[in-house]
Amino acid sequence: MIGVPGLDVFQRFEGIVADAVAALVADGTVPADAANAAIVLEPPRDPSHGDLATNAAMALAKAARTNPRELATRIAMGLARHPDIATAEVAGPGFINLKLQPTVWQAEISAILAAGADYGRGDDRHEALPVNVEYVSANPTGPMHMGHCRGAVVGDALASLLAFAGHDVVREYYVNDAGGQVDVLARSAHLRYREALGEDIGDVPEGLYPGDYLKPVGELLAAEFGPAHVGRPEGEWLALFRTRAVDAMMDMIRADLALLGIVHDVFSSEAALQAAGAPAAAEAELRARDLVYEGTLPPPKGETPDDWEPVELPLFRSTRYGDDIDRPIRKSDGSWTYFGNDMAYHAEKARRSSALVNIWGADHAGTVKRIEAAVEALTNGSVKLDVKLVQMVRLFRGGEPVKMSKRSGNFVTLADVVEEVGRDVVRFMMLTKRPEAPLDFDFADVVQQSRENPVFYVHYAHARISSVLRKAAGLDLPTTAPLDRLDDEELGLARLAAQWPRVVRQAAAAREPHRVAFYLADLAGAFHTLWNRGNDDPAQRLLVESDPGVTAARLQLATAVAQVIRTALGVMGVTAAEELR
RNA sequence: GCGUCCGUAGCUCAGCUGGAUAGAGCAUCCGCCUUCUAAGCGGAAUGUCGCAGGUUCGAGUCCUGCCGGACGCACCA
Repeated sequence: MIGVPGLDVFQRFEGIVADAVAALVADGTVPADAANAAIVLEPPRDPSHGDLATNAAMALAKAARTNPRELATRIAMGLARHPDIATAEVAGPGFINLKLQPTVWQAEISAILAAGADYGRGDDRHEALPVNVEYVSANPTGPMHMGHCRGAVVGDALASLLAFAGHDVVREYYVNDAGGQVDVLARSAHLRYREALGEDIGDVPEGLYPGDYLKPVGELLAAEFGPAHVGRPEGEWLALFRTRAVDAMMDMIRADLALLGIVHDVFSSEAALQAAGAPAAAEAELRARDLVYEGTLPPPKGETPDDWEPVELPLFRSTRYGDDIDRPIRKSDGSWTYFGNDMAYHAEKARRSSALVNIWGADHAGTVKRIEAAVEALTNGSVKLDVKLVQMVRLFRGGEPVKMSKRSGNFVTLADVVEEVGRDVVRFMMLTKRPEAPLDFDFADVVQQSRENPVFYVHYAHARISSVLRKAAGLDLPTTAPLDRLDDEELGLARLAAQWPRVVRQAAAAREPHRVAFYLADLAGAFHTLWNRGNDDPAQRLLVESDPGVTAARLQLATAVAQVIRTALGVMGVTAAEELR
């Protein structure tokens, strides 16, 4: 039996290498405490080096007090005896290159088909509590625009990736419904409310939200309350209008997110947390440990404002945890700062999570240290917070920048973009670059049907396979496909497909969902290359009517590739196309 | 001034937590397509990995210092 259930090719051979190392420990060649050295088994960059390569000898040579090539020779001799290993050769400074038997890759095709959509699914479920991924968390003051889009997709894909890798995952949205801008929202809604009751409000005053999206909110409020809140002092209606307006905005945001297929599990309210006394409790705990004190902030560096005055405030000693200055948790009027609430929120979140991941816009980079400091202090280091910063998306149309003006409310909304190019394109494109680098998004490019558009290229591969399988449905093929009829290039494609479980593990460990997109582009490219062999030589096509055996084998390979493409796209939240139009 | 991120082929970007001769697409050059699988295909050429030190068997990757760019820098959110 070649396959071991639950383990992919790489894990199996990691075990085999570990066994070979253990044998050297047993006979005294390698000291026991060196056996946990950083031994890596990976596919070599250069395929001519074989299927797998390990640095085991180089990693162990120092402890074994021999030279790497000598040690590599001994390890390779042991490995070469394994029935699944065709050759084990020492190369370069002490690499061991393994060429596996073709049966290994043939068996992996069968393993992919047997596992189906579960191929590559991990079993990392060893934490007692879920991993919490907080993303989007846009202020509930308006519709989603493109500025939110990238973080939304990256966060959602990361959550899916972690779930597929075997973690329990909670997708969370932090609703900033307690700050001053929510008051602005409430006043803006009140204005629209008066408008809905027939008043001529003229231009929306400076400092209020001008967008038309508040008109329906005003109408709802008018229908519900009639004129009861007209001409009354703000104190009488502000809290009510705040609640109603936030609810309406969150409904709108949820609807926008649904267009991308994003659904959060938990919405945490800043106001509710504050009302429940969470920040006060966090402050009390920190004060008891002398981590909050009354102090004065230094004037801001750079350009010091003219009206700067030193004020004594309760400060959290974030400098103890690597921050540059200590941070105020309450304002001089005694109310909570954003950070004061946020630290309490993260403490609460940490109590129900094994790890925290935040997806933030890069404009919040300056606040990362303080919140990491707070989490470390309030959890005594037991829960790690990993803040992923996502850079901006620059919009273009045929190479020309799309103009946006936030002040006039003239921004490109998420809904507009999804309507124009489609959800799959948006989601895929947001993952075609490392999140920490700015991304250019061109409306013209992303719908182009050509090699250089990765969305199209991946979809096209899947559609080609689907098309061939439809065509093959009427053929009389052997029930057991002779996978030994596949040649080296075909097995090379199988080898790439077999890397999917490893991609999942590594992308999840690094928390980098974009790696899935790059892997898919590679896999699709390899498939297209194979497909194109049939242009010159019909005998190399997937369907060879005169040869049912080889046809069956190639169709199994193609089916396996399509399965991996579907699964990987699924992790990205993208549907696989059966055909292109 | 300080912090975070970025700097890799002409362009757009990967680079698997330190591995071998640094990769892909586009553009360029050469060759192929009277569509049974060309919304193209095959091949070639392309590098001071921003600069300079350091760490070690080994650095695009880690550390330090510079240079250039983006973002941020009050009790805002």
